[in-house]
Amino acid sequence: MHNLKTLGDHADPESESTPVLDITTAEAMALLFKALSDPTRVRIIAALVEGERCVYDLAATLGMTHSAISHQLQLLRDLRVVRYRKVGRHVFYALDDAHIQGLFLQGLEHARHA
Amino acid sequence: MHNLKTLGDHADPESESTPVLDITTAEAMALLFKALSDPTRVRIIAALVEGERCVYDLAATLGMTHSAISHQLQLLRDLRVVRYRKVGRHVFYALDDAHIQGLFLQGLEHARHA
DNA sequence: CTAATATATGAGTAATTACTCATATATTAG
DNA sequence: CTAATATATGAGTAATTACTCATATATTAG
Repeated sequence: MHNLKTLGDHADPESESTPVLDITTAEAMALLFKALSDPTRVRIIAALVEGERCVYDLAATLGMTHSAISHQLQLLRDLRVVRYRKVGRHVFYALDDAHIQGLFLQGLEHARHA
Repeated sequence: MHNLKTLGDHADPESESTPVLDITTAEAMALLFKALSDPTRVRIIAALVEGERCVYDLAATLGMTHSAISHQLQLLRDLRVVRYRKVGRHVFYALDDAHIQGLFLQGLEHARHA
């Protein structure tokens, strides 16, 4: 199904010099998964899967302070997992792409029966 | 495609008492993603996607100490992401289920063009 | 038996993290 | 204008983490 050859060329299995996955890509992947590695962020993303939410609503829904939510949103923003849109004094956040939702749903499915 | 209603019942949108995703499930998901939220663990999993590996080979491939790899493998074992099998004085690790590989590949695809 | 090898693990530590608290900024209401 | 509201953000902190180093255990070689 998937062509794993793209993970790294193992033409010479004796050579230790060919890493399985280059470190830069591994770091990028780790950052992506870090977005989903905290319960608060998972819950924020769960809320955003249903649609745009402002900070106020997210804080109310999760029962957390606006500050805590805002800090986590900054992190998610830095990781390019969410985008935002200002409307008056509200800032509406949304998932940045379908990949995130796909990972979220796949993780949810795993967690449901594990 | 996906029925998002299963994320939580929003029959009464006014009620803040219905969380989007229950905290226990969010925590389970966060733990799963935590397995992939560190570059070393991503690289270990990348190696295991290609097949069983013993600690010695993983350490050599990643260019890290056996101790560091062993500690990370213990964490991955606790998270039920890998299983192991003893053969003589070697311990061979492998991915525990296809879900992990699916998440890994999806994350890789995201990282490749982001 | 002893020596070498592969792995596991506890203690220690520097770096990271997920908050709280205080304060700043921007928008709207009056 | 002032007051209220929504959000952002820096500093501080307790908890977590990803290692290193030392040591323990188990297996194989001789």
